[in-house]
Amino acid sequence: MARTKEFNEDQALDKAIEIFWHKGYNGTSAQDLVNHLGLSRSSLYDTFGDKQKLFVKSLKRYQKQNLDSLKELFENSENIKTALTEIFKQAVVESLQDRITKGCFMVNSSVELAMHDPEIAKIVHDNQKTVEDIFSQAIKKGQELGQISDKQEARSLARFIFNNYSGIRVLARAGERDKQVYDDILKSIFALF
Amino acid sequence: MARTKEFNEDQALDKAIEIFWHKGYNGTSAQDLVNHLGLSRSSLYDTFGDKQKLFVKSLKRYQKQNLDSLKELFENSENIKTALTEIFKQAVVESLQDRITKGCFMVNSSVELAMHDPEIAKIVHDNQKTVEDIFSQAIKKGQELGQISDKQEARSLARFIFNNYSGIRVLARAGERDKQVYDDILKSIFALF
DNA sequence: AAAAATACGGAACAATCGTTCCTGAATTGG
DNA sequence: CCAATTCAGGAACGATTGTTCCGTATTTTT
Repeated sequence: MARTKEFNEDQALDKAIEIFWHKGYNGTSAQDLVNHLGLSRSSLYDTFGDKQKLFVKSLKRYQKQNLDSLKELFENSENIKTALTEIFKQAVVESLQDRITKGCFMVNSSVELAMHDPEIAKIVHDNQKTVEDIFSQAIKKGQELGQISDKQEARSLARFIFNNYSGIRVLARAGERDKQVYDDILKSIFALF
Repeated sequence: MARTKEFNEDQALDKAIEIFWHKGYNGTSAQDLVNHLGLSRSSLYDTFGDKQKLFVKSLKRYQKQNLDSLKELFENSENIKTALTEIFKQAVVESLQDRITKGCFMVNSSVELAMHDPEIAKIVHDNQKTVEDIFSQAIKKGQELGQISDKQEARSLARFIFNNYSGIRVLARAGERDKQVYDDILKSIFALF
């Protein structure tokens, strides 16, 4: 009947994630998208509707990727405390190694858009809730196994962890490249466990 | 010789802070500025040069205001630990009461612009360093007075505090209105002291 | 081979962007 | 009063914004 799509929609989305992540929503022009996705204007609009829809789709894909890998990490780890430190160490490594530090796409979007776009606000809020749940559940398990101090409630600790993760991603986005700064923060965080 | 300025430049800058804080740099148009500052296009450009210069001037003013009040707070407080909790409680109150939560102008700007505007990057970095110094000095004093545990180095704690402050401001910007979330985070933070 | 669907490049759209300039009125000090 | 300066308002600038549409080539299935 018809010609098949020549480009992979998910691959195009990954490209969109890259540029939106790097430049933000308002900072990314339609021309930027055409250049970076390698699609024609027409294909781009035919496939994704408009810029806002493409952005939402990109952000959702980014979210899914990250939540999946987060869940997987906890499922495959014996020790919860080590898993938590791994997450932060990984964030630090990314922050230091990336030539252009992009921070976290979700954090960036939440700062730039959550106030003005209810659809983005919902995604951000859902994400926060889900991450919180994942952390909370893992910490509770860690406490039962005696790997994590149970002086504090699991949910409280989960929110605390989330907060510091956001902070570190902002630090990275701001261009901090001094490893000692990150290590100092991590030291304090894990003094609590 | 000449007619005197009818508007107060600092008051105009405060207006500029408001709208840039609310809408971000890219989200604020020249027309927005004209409307919100109450100046004509010509006066605006005659006085401040262009949009970027106005933004930089606004951000610097915001920075000075905040650093001044931070220093003042520590100078006028007997107990450092209470002063620190006051800072966070104040941030939470602002986050909850503001009908439109704007987060922190410095954090917002750092996420939106630090990567792409070296001048902003410098301001953000200077600010981070200065806040860190203020915190660090205060904490050291608190440790000497026996008000704060000296299990951790002062600078390390200062960076940790800064990180959580950023995180909370992001949370506010994202629209979080559940007081319990903030309180949980604060509980964990001050379990360290 | 015919028909259907999709790709592409590029022209074109109106709208908005940041910025400049002009005009005329207002206010000041000499 | 005069000269100097600043004000407001708005017209106008070229550039860029996001978006639509057209013509044509390509590929697929019937």
